[in-house]
Amino acid sequence: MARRSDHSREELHELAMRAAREIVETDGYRALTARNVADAIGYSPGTLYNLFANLDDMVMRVNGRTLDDLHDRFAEVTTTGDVDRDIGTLLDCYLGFIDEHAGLWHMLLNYSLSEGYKVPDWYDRKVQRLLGVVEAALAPLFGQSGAHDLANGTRVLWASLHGISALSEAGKLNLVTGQPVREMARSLVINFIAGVRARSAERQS
Amino acid sequence: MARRSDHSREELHELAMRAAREIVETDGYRALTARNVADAIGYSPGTLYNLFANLDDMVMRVNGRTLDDLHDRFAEVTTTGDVDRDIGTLLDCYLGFIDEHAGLWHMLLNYSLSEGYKVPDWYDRKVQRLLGVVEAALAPLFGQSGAHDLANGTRVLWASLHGISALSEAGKLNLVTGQPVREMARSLVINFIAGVRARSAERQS
DNA sequence: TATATTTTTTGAACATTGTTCAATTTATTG
DNA sequence: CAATAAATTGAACAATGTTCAAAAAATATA
Repeated sequence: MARRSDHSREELHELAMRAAREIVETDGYRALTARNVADAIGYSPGTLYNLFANLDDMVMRVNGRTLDDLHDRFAEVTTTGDVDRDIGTLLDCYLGFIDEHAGLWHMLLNYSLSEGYKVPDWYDRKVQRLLGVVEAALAPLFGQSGAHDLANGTRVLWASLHGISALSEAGKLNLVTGQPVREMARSLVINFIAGVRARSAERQS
Repeated sequence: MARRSDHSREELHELAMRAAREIVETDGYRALTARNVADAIGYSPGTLYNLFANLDDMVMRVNGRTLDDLHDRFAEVTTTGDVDRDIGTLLDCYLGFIDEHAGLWHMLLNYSLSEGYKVPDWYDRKVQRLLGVVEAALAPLFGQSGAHDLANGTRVLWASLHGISALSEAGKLNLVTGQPVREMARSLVINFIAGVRARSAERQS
């Protein structure tokens, strides 16, 4: 019916975001419905459409915050310049994070947006920011190659990691060996890095 | 109202499968609804539930056939024992397939099943069969290591590839460099293999 | 052949979705 | 204090997956 002044627009937004994350973490992203969030914050479904363009938007806001959180964790690690060491630390960070926030990460990887939805710029920027950290750690590896090779290599590694963590969660592809994700991720990273190094050395001689 | 004998159960099943694939290829897997398929084959929605347990089941049947199709393509390549060559051929095969059947592959990677759904054994077996081909091509690389290393390595590479093709389609993670999927996939495979080889040689000396 | 039984097929129904919007109520402004 | 602006609602809509009693046709049985 009516207008309330329990919360400002920002407060409401924050309230909804928190409720959404809570729902995703405890019941998975399928439970993230307009009515569920509305109930959780004590408002009506219609109110949510004052805060978000639509559910896709809401999901992307939540995903954006997830990216920020991971970036915060990344920001805590101090790099040494030793690629293997630094990437190892980042990897632990990454794996720890997706373990701790399985639901949120699962949504980030698997939620599929509606047909027409275009990924907004601010989201892209968050991804870039995250990739920047990985890029910095990988930089020594691509020392003499161009910045282009570094950027490409980083993205290949990043996407591959996502493949491993995505498939492991879904169980859609039976990986059978029962090898835990951590092992697979490590194997990927170690071998990929070794490969880049070896091919670089080969080209040198 | 009534019983018809236009088609046998098998024919109907096949009809529905074909219609489903058609829909997915032309309009994407969001368009794969019970009513859409029913309309396409000239039956009512309820009839579909005589052929499939539910929509998840139907999706998995379609995905299973997609796996079979890819396997058929894989079966056409003749392996030479040269890992780089063989894997290169398989990769071309893979990339060509997912390019040609983007919609079906997209569904296989991204459709997310309902909460309670358990991936059936016959589906797992299809995945195993596919992985077997890749494993055979990778085998020389892991010559002296155990079969376990081979199996693990294969699955790491497979999952990573999925990451690349999944992320590229979604556009959810801006890969920015504009590097096409083919290049990224090649880069992954080449470097991963080089890495395994290098680390193996290192261990030798 | 006539009757009974089994098997298909339907389409209306239900619960849930996302989303919209006129109406209403409160806050703010003049 | 009146007028305007803003926000909140909840009923409504269309579309979803899914179920199931009824109906009809095929098949089996007498």
